[in-house]
Amino acid sequence: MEIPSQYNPKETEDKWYKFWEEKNLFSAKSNPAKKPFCVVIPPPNVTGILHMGHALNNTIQDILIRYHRMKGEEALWMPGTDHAGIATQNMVEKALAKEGLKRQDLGREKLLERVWLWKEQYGSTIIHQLKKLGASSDWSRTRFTMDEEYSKAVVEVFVELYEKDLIYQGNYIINWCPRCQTALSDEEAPHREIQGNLYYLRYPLKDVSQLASESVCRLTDERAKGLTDKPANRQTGKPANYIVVATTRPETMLGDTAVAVNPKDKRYKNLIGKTLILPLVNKEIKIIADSMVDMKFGTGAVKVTPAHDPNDYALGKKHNLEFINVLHPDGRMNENALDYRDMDRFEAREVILEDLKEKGLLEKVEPHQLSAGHCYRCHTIIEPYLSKQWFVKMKPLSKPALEVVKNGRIKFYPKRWTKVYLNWMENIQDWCISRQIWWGHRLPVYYCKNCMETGNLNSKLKIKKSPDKVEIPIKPREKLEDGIIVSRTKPEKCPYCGSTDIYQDEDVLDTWFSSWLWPFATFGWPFQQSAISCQPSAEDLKLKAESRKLKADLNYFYPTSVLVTAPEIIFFWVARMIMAGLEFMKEIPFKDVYIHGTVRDSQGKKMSKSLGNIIDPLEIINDYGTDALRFSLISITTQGQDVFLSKEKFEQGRNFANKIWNASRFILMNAHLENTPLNAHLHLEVCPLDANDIVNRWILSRFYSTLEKVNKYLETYKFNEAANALYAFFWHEFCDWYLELVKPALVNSEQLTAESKKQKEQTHLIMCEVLEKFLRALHPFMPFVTEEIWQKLNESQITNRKLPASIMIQAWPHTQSQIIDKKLEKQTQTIFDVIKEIRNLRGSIELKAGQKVTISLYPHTKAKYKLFERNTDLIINLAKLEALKILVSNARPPATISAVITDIDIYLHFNGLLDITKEKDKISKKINELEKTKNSKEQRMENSEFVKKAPKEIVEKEKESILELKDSLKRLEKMLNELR
RNA sequence: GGGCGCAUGGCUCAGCUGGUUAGAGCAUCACAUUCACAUUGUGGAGGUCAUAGGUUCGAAUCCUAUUGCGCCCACCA
Repeated sequence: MEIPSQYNPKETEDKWYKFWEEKNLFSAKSNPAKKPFCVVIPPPNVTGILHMGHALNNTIQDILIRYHRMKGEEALWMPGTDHAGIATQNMVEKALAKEGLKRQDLGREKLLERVWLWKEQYGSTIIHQLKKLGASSDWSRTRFTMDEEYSKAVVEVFVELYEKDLIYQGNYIINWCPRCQTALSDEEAPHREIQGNLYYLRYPLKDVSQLASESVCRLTDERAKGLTDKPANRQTGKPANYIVVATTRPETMLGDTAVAVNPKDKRYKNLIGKTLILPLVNKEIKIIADSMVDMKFGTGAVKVTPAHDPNDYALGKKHNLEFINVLHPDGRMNENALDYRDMDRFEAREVILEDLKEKGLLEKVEPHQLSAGHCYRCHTIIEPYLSKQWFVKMKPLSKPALEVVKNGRIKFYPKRWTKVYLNWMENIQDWCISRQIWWGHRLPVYYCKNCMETGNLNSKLKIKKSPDKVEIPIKPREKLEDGIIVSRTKPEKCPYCGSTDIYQDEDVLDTWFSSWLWPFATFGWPFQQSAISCQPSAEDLKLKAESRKLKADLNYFYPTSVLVTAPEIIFFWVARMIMAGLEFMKEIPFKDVYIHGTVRDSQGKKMSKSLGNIIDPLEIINDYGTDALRFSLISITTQGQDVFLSKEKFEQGRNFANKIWNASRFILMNAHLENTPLNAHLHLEVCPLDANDIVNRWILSRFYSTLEKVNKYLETYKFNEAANALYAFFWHEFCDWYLELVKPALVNSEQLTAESKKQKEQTHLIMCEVLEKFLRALHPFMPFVTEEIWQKLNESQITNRKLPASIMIQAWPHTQSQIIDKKLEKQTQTIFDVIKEIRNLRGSIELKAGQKVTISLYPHTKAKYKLFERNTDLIINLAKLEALKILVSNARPPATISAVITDIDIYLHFNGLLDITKEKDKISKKINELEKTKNSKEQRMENSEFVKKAPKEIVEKEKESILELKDSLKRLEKMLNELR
């Protein structure tokens, strides 16, 4: 068999991926004979391109899916993409901008056409990239959140929630992005620290006779010190005729309708209820008292702008203040801003400050760190903005969602995220779900123009539910305005007045309002409403059958098994899915939530395009191969810890793939594969537990030890541990020791005795079996290289070729705990130690390459004597010896021969020249080391508390260890003497 | 202001419920090449486990405080 000496991922990956797809190996369907295992993908943005976060996220999911599939479960990985409202629309708008067009130039319909076109063009990019990654999703089920079917679920949920009185419309302060010109939810407007200023503004009192108290004027005077501005009463010392307020957004003062102070604040007590003249606007505003005001901050007096600040909004409601909006939706000042009209908000700020300064009304400016909301899509500073939006009442939904996590029905891995989740859920706020963009699910809300105009409402009226024209009553809801119709389909005429002049709400829903249904809407929920038609058409029947199938799948796979995602998405998505699942399915959406870390660059910075620190997974795949990408990513991802990446990290994965390749190459070229059926359990027959075949028994024991660990780690989501266990086993045990040990026997073409012939056969079998089982255990991590080699093994089969076509549908190796033999492993380790020591010795005397020497061993126990005697050949081969003599321990080494010592308690003599000083140093160093350990252990034993309180086996172990140390020391010292 | 995470050899990190002579990968140094693999092999050097207390017979591991770094949440104008 011709096999190149380097693994070439490019030649294998696409080939096998195509093969898997053609054989339909990714598909899964409801199958009561098997245990279901299901993962739904966190749908990437439809216009997204694969980044390292995706690579990590999807590799983990693929490992889980492949592992469970091999374990014989019906493993479904549900794929799909998210329409990503704002993000996608922004993208298309950007493209339009290049043509010099704005969305308004096109209009809604045309823009949506463009977005769909865009989606057609780029929507499958991310899917192709996931395939490059080796993702074994059931692509036949690929869903998109704007699919017709999926959209039905969104509408259904909106209507249901509305009918349950969990959705309402209202005027509230929301996060407004002036650039995207839409409302955002709190989660979409994360706060970032920015360096700003605290501006102290003077608001004059209307009536000079209503002077501020002395304490206030003293306060203001003091604050006036050191200011550029001319302080009002500095020389005179007369009481000030103004009050000072502090603000970070001076431009909002145009919308002020009060100034608030704390009723307990002595400084302002006599001013409560007095009137101020709002500067620049020249309007009268009152001084009101509210305990919400923090006396310690600023001057203790706060300007109240009910239309532009959530706190002020609350004050405004409470004290019946006027709400004055001073901003256009695009962030420019509006007509209420008088002279500042049409200026940008930040420009207006500067001009207003100038004008105030001129009038002597700007007292001072202090640098001030503040945190402001930023749009999570375009990073513009958001504006708290009063507008009419739609909200979901979250409290009722959160209750059961808290419960299922508290009682452990849903578990977070790592555990600490539980607290984060609970904390958010306990303090949950209503969710603003309407967005003023065009790309998304339009609200199923309709208005009757006639009713809206005439205010005609009769709460006893009914709403029509087309197309089957079944009338269902709606509850009267006094807080809603006249003429609102919430319906699954567009009503033909107004149920209130019969008018046909009906139009739909312009807004679309928050993207997450569709994503939160993902775990069940992807299965087709709420399913085709059975048509009332008496004579169903063929099309109807087909739909019905399809619907039944989907229903069965939902039944079978829901609740899904585990959700794999990143921490930043817990609130956006995870929490909301739990609420939606419980509300609409009456069941949790998944049992486990595995939260992996964020991928960062080697400086710890989040990877982002703007920082230019992206490592492109596709580039890594191109340079190192997919398996290398996957393996390296996984092996450095400790549970829940952020991942720090640099390109070099992928070399480890590439090297590992190559190592596997070459070890397999060696086996394929040297072993007799025709008689070694894959997927069989031969080891017990050919290598019984009592066989005098330490090497084969050892590698089997080590393999099954490793397998047990891998199982344990995979079950507990410790992917890096599992990957590293496989790595260490294969490289450092299977290749470094096992293959080296068996190599001479395999390659040796000399005439063999019957026994050694048998031994050789045995080795062939074990070697292949271990390799093949190892490949299977590694397959979820490195699907391509394992498949490639497995297929080569399969090809060389003669006896048993009825195997399933791919390693990915082989059974996961069964554990064989009876084969694990710790005592044997220890014995083998002793042999390895001797070999290492002899190699060391060769190094220390600077033997020429290939120069052969003879070594004498003086083991001081019978067991070891036997062990070495039986494995003389191994030692000779690996230590490259001329000959090895095993002598009884009390046979005194000839004084003329130089001696070296090992870590273990074995005397070792050597027939060459040694640098005596060097050897003596080495021995002395060792003696010191052991002496130190011995002393500390002895001290421990002298401590009566230790002997009394520590567990017996620990004490015993210590005792034994001291004896051994003493023994070793004795021999070392003797040797040191003999070297003189 | 609250919460969380992280500080272990030059770098990046493992070390799970306390008992090791504290491990790995990379980097480094020495040696090795007609050998499955230089994307290799063998060996060496390199650590008072951030600091200070405490619990314990015993602490890198548990507790408390401190320092530094990072992240998340919150309506201080």
